[in-house]
Amino acid sequence: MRLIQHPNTEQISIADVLYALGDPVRLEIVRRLATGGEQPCACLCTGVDAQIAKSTMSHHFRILRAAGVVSTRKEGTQLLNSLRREDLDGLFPGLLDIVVGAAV
Amino acid sequence: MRLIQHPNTEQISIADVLYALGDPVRLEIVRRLATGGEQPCACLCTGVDAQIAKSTMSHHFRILRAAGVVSTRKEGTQLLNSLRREDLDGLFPGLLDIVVGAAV
DNA sequence: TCGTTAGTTCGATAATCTCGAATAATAGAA
DNA sequence: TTCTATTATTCGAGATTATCGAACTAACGA
Repeated sequence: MRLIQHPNTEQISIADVLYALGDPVRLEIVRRLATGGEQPCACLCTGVDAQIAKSTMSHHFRILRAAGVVSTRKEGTQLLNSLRREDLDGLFPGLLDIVVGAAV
Repeated sequence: MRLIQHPNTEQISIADVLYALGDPVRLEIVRRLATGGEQPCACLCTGVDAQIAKSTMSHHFRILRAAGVVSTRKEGTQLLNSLRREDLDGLFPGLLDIVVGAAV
């Protein structure tokens, strides 16, 4: 299992963030993290959209991490994900609120 | 040449808009329309990113239209594109400002 | 009518997404 | 320790989607 890479704040670009948000599954993940706080991947797999393979979810999380939208830390056998709210609010004030607050 | 289809305001979804914005070429188009106003496709093709085929640009415009981000009207031999700012500002206040204002 | 201009559509190749199976890492029980 | 269960990643293959050049459509003007 490779080390998890997160960009630091100044490496986060609006283009990457928008790309990461531009997928229904990833958008739902972000919404859940925004309202439910830190959660493991498994928890976010269930019921996002019918049924999505674990490997596919892993792919989505990688993109969210690479874009700087989500931060992941290891705890036991699971990875706990959380929104990088401070970073994103600092860089793009209001963006998360719009994305999370809007109707689907 | 098929008729151009635009969704009406209540059909615009945040997911579709984010998907449309989640591409570097389309993001640049939106930025140019935001600052430069109504422009034909040809004008937006030049210098967006090295050199992009007309057919590819046509594809990007179709996605921008379908998402409700861009409105297109015919004038002579060319199509004039403009941002649907009123609709988007009404649905997702602040989103365009963030997207356009942020550093690339 | 003919040629020019502006975009779209079509068909093929390249890149990306999705899935199941196999793998790695950790925790807990035998 | 060793075995088993849990969690998530990586790998390989098939399905989607993006990009390109070429051909086509529509509108304009000589």
